[in-house]
Formats: sequence, structure tokens, C-alpha cells
Amino acid sequence: MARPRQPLLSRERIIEVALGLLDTEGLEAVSTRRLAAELGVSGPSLYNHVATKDELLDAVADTVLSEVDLSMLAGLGPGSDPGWRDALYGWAHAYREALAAHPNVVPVLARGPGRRRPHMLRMADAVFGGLVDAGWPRREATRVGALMRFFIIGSALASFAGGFPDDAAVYADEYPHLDQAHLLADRQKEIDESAFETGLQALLDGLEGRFAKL
Amino acid sequence: MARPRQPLLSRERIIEVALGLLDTEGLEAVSTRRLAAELGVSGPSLYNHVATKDELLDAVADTVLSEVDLSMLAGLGPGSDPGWRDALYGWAHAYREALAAHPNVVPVLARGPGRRRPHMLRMADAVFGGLVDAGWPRREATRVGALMRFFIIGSALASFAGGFPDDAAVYADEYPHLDQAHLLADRQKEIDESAFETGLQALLDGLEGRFAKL
DNA sequence: ACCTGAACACCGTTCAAGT
DNA sequence: ACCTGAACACCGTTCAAGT
Repeated sequence: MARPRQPLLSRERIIEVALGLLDTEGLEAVSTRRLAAELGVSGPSLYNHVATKDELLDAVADTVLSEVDLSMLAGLGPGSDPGWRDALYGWAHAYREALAAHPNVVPVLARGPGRRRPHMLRMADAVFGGLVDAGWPRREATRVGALMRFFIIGSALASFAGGFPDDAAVYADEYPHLDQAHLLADRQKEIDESAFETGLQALLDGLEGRFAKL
Repeated sequence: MARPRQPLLSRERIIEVALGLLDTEGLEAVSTRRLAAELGVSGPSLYNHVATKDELLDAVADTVLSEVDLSMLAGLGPGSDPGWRDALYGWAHAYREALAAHPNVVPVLARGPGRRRPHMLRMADAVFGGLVDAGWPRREATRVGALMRFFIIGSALASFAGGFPDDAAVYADEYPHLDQAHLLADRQKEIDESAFETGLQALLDGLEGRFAKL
């Protein structure tokens, strides 16, 4: 074949198909050769559009982050209603839902410091800016943004990776308090969601107390 | 060589050396062949002691979890002092410190549902049991254990993987609120720790409010 | 039972060659 | 500029062969 006059590939298409493959078959399936096959092209062709596989995975993760709605963080003011609490609440849910829609990106996020994730920065900027606009001191706003991220991505990760074995026998003798734990597998999703909601409210309650004392 | 009368390998020694290699050189360095070389043995030998590489990594992760002190969760009662708040606080710090001592296990934890992680279960059992002993309803205790895990492992993951690029130029125009962000790289550790502490206190404050209303 | 070397089916990536 | 096939240095894992 060699070079066609109309390029067969584009960075966007590679990222899009990689995300699809990641979603449907998991991280293991995303090899450069398999991805190339999916794109109807030979393996090394990808390297005309992407520097390394790691960079590609970062771009895929960043695409998912781009789906997170941040509009609720704009236009906050010292006494605005709804205020920062509602904005953080809405953002937390939007973020979690984006990750829930693409659970297999969570291990990608966990792989290491992303070299370039523009939408991650866009998000950090929006959260920090919103908190400062609402009256949080910069130093505190940095912390609050970080701790919210801890909770949100932790909930995505634990939901993805934190499953209990599905086998009742495992628990019988060894973990007396977990005698019902095999039932957890079924209820996992419900538990993850209610734990997320409960934790988020507790966190926001605690932050309101802290804000009141500033 | 073939089989020596004294086995060259044991499951324990493999896990121990794998953890050392993971700590010092990162997850990429932990290949079966590299690990075997480190153990003075040929690649396939490992398979006499370990089913697959994934199972080995799970065992390594579980070893780290075994270092988490859980003693503060025992002996709680309805009115005991210190109570569940202090116990959760102590456990959260112990858990976080174990992960901080072995940051490269975090991506392993994120890889997927661990097939067999006995110490993970031991920990879930201790937390759930402690909360129930202290007077939390079982249903709520499940949630609280989960949401605490979300926050703790999220903070370990975000600290490990959440670095900002170290280059001031990245932020200049594009992220107006992040004009100081290149300074964050230096202060990353300090920020992670204060965000963890602040978030943990907020979470526990919120949970105290919830407990009071039960 | 526990180790070995050889072998299989894969990887990510480089590179000269083609248009 | 953008694709190709061949090649390099790796993988995880299986397996027959050795003691």
C-alpha cells in the first residue's frame, strides 16, 4: 500500500478507537498491534501520529476527563446561591459519572503522573477558581480541590477494583464479621453508590464547618 | 543444575524480592524474567511457586496491606473512649502510611479486583466489626468502611499519580487560576498531606453529625 | 518436587524502503 | 508525509527433560 493521498489515520481516530477497545475489552486488549488491526492498518503506522503507547493512553484518559461538566463551578461569588457546596456536589457527581462510564480508564489514571493531561488541568483550574471566587482562601482552596479529588477517584477505583470474592466459603470461618460478605457482590453497585453519596455529604458537611470558621 | 536438594526458591522469598524490586525500580521492572534473575534462577522456575504473574502481584500487594496496624479497631464499645472516631483516624493514617512506604503498589491495587487478598479482607472485617461494636448499624457500617477506603486509597493514588507538570510555561495563558501551579511540584508532598488531614477531619466531622442523628 | 533450556505467541518500537 | 514489512529486544507461559 504505502502512503495513500488521503491519510488513513489521525490522532483523533486512534484515540477514539483506543477508547472503544479499552471500554469493550479492557486494558489488556489495547496493544499497539491489536489497535492497529482494529484501525485496518499495520502496527508501526501508529507511530506517525503518537509518540508512545503511554502517551496514547494519557490522551485517552484525558478524553474521558474532557467529558466532565464543569459549568457549575463558574460564576460563583461570596454570597451566591447556589454556592460552592452545590457546585462541588455537582462536579463530584459529574466526575464520578464520567469515570463510571469508562471504568477501564481508572487503572490508566493510576499508572503514573500523566505527562500531559490538559483536561485534568482545566478541571483543577475550574475547581480552584470556583472555590476562590466563593470566598475560600487560595491555600485552603488548593487543599479542598485535592481532597475532593482523593475521594472521587478513590471511589471510582475502589468500585472498579475493590470487589469481594463472590464465594461465600471464603468468609465462613476466617472473617467472622463478614459472614454476609458474599452477598456484597450483588449489592456492590448499590453499596458503592450509597457510600459515595454518604461520604460526599459528610465531606461537604465537614467543609462547611471549616468554612464557617475561616 | 536441575533440582537441588535444598529448594532455591520459596513463595515468600519470591514475594519479598518482588516487592523490593517494585519499590526500587517500579512496576515496569517487575517482569518474571528480571525477577528470576534477581533471585538467581531462570524465568520459568517461578511457576513452581506461583500460578501467574498477576497472582504474584496480588500477593505482593497483600503483603503491604498486612503491614497496616488494625489494633485501634479492637475493643470498641458503645460509649468507649477513645471511640470510633479516633479508631478510624488512626486506621486511616496507618493505611495511608503503608501505601506511602510502597507507592508503586498503588497501580497494582488499581489493576482490577484482586482474586485473593486475605489482608484486605482482614482489614474490611476489622473496620466493619469495630464500627458495629461502637454502635453503628450494620448497613451504615458497610458504607462508612467503604467511603473511608475511597478517601484513603484515593489520596494514595492521587499523590502517586496526580503530579502537575513541573514547567511554568504550561500554565501561563491557558489556566489563569493556576499561575502558581508550577510551584506545586515542590510543595506536592506537603499539599497531599495537609489535604489528607483536612479531608479526613472533614469526613469524620460529617460522620459524627450523621452518627448523632441515627 | 523443583529446576533447566527451548519454544510459542505475543509485546513496543525502530528503521529502511516505498509512494 | 504516511504507510509498509522486517527486525530487535523484550514479554508471560508451557513443556519435555533432567535429577
